[in-house]
This record gives sequence, C-alpha cells and structure tokens, in this order.
Amino acid sequence: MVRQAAARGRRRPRPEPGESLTEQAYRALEEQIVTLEIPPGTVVSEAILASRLGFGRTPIREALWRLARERLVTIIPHRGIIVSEINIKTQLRLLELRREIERLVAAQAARRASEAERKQLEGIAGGMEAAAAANDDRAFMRLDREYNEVTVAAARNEFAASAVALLQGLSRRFWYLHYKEAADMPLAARLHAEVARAIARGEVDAARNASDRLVDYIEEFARATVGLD
Amino acid sequence: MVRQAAARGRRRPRPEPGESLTEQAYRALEEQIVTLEIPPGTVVSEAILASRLGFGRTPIREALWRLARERLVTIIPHRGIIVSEINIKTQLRLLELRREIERLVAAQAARRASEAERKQLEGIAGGMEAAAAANDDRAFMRLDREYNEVTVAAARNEFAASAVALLQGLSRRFWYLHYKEAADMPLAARLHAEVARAIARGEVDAARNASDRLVDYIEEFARATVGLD
DNA sequence: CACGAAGATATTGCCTGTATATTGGTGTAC
DNA sequence: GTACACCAATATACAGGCAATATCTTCGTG
Repeated sequence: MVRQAAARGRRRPRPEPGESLTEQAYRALEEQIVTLEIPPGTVVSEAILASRLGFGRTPIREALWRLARERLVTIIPHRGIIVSEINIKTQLRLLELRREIERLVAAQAARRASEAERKQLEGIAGGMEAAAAANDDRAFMRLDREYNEVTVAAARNEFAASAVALLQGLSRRFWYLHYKEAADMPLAARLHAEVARAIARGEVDAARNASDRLVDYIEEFARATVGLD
Repeated sequence: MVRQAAARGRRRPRPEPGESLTEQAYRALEEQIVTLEIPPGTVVSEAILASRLGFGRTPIREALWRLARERLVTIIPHRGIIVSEINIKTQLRLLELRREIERLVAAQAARRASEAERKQLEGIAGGMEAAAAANDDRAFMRLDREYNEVTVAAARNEFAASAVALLQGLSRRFWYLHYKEAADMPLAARLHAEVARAIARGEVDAARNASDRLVDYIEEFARATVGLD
C-alpha cells in the first residue's frame, strides 16, 4: 500500500508500528508547524503537502482537518489552507484558560500521584535546575515535556489531559518563536521545579499556588515579547 | 452532487445553506447520539450509517472521526465503531474540569459582557424560573442552551468556548439519560439564574461562587443517579 | 472432544477520479 | 476609463473502489 510513497517522501518521521498514515501525517505536519519549519501565514494545499511529504491526499486531508480543529491551520473551503498566525492577544486568552486547567492538574496530581510518579517528578525538578544552570535549551525542553506528561498522567483526568495537550501545543509554537529573546531559563526552571516538588510532596495548596506562579511567569514572558517582533 | 442521497436519506436535518455534507453528517450523528436515539454501546459501521443517513462514506467518515476525538464514539480499526457508554465516574471527572472552565467563563463574562448581553441574561434568568415553575422541560433546555451561548460569547475567549462546548456535549447525554429520575428543575433554574444575574450585574466574585454552586448541584445530580440504572 | 489452521466475512484505511466552488484575469459594452 | 460578464485555473468536497486486516466459521486432525 505504501508504494511510491516511501520513495517520493521526504522528511517523514519514522513510522511507529501500528500507526496509520493519517497519524504519521498529523505528527509530521504538527511538528513542522510548531517548530516554525512551516512559518505562520504560509499558504499550502492538500496536493502540495501530499507530494511534499509523500503521502496520499486522504491522510493529509484528515491530518489537516484535525490541525484545523486545533487552530493550527485555517481551511478556507475551495480556496486553500493557511498556517495560523501567532498573535500575542490570542496567546494571552489561551493562557487565561491554561491557568485554570493547569492549576486543576497540579492539584489533582498532588492528590493522586503514585509513589513512582512522585519520585519521577523530584528527579525532573532537579534535572531542570541543572539544565538551566548549564544553559542547556534542549535538555530543558525535553524535561519540560516529560514534566507535563508525568503531571497530566498523575492527575488521572483524561479530559484535562487532552485539553492541556491541545493548549500546550499552541503555546509551544509561541515559545519557539520568542524564547531566545525573552526567556529567563533559570527562573522558568525554578518555577517548574516548585510545582513538581509540591506535587511530589502531596501538598495540594502549594501545588496550586506554584502552578499559578508558573503561569504568571509565562504570561509575563508573553507580554515581554510585545514589540519585539 | 446530492442526487440519490436526498431520496435515500432519512432523518437528515434541514441542510443549512453553505453547510458541507460533512458538517450535516456531524450534526445529525451528534444529535442522535446525544439524545440517545442511538443508544450507548451500539455498534455501527461507516457503511451502515452512510446508507441510513443517505450520505456517502466520506462525510460520514469525517464526522465519525470528529465524534471520536470528542469521545462520543470509539473507532476500533478494522472492527467497527462503538457509541461510547455513559459512566458515572467518567462524568465526575468531566465535571471536575467543567467546574474550572465554567468558573472562568462566568468571571470573564461578568467582566466583559456588553450591555445587550447583560440584558439578555436577565431575561434568561427570569425565563428559566418561569419554565421551572411551569414544569416545562423543553423550555428549560432551550433556555439552558441560550444561557450557555450568551455566557460563553460574553467571556470573549474562543479556547474556553470550544472547551465548554465539548464538555457540555458530553454532559448533555448524561442529563438526557437521567433527568427524569433525579433532576430538581426548580433548584437547577434558581442556580442558573443566580449565575446569570451575577454576570448581568458584573459582580465577578459572585459569578464565580454561583458557578461553583451550580456545578455542585450538577455533581450531586450525577451522584444521585448511582444505583438508579 | 479439544484445538488449530484455513477460508469466509465484514470493516476500516487509503487512493483516485469527478463535481463543484471561488477567484482573478480578460474582453467588451457603455 | 470603468464596470460587468464570462472563462480559465485551481482548490477542496465528495464518491466509490480496491487493499489490508481483524474476527468468525468451518473443517480437519490429534
């Protein structure tokens, strides 16, 4: 079934076993959009993406449709597809919602995390501070991802989990665009570590407060970028 | 393009102008699932739905895929599609998230609503109490929908809006299943009216509290159904 | 009688051709 | 010179067919 595709294709992630072409196409596109490899404002078409990524039109179409629901692209019927612009006001509205959901996630994780998860969070807290001290961007981002995965899993709420995943996908693109100019990695690391440790200790109120302070920082970061682009 | 379809089709909602077949199929299926016309646990297939609703397979497929992302159905590859079961524990986790988001929406609506929206909410508050006094289910549900639309629009946050829409779609099915047994319409009406009036008066903290009390009631309602089915 | 292999059946995954909608350019009437 | 009708280009929307695959049934074998 995947005949010419693999030959034609460029830049496709390793196809994990059991993953449909639609999922592969989604992952590939999401990655390229979030990392700004496809810049905001780009106009694309199903056919262009299909031949560029080496998929058929159906998987691309379904992936684009999902990206449109996540607001990463806008589909204009019979016209084409535009990769969404990044906008500070939109970003602040997004953080308004993230604040509430992440506070909930932190609180529930503090209540519900297993011993293994608490240990893991302590490790991540230390690792983040080390990465910040060493000024290691990539390690920090990897740990941030890991932090989110563990926390969300520990909160034991699948609805909060998918909401957070969605919103963080949108935030991450903003971060990729601006972190070199305005990010204060040691501070970000400390704030993340404080949430992680509060969860690990099972202190619900402390986790809620630490989560709010983390979002405070992310909001300040977003505001600090105004006028920089 | 819609040739035999209209002839074959049964039970399709009026096709609003400019609405794609995919959207029509989605609306039709969502409606039938939420109102329990297609009961939880039902196993269906793309082909069955396509011929039953009078669409081709493509629109049905895309609609089902969206419903799967919303957790109203589960798609099992090469097996079939199952309409999700309704489950009290799931419902409580869902309310855990709804509580946070609806509190945010109530607060922001109190801050941001236009004068017209505030007036509209006062009208809805009165209408709900009247509907409860007259024991008019359908009027109450219509007003509830209107209340949600106005509130969410007034909150001026598109991310919160889509999150609320999603979660309420899932809650509504639970309500349809159980409201005859366990609902206390006068109380529900009073609690809704209190949120609406607090928003209308622009009292942010009162709106937050009233929203929490409303979700308290919905949670109690959900718990009260345990053992009833 | 238990159990395994092979075929039948049913379902989604994916591809591709055709229909339809939107738009920008071009010619023409005024 | 300007406004309008028309047409070509190009995009998505949709239909329907074939392929892949998961399950069920049947039949054979120990």
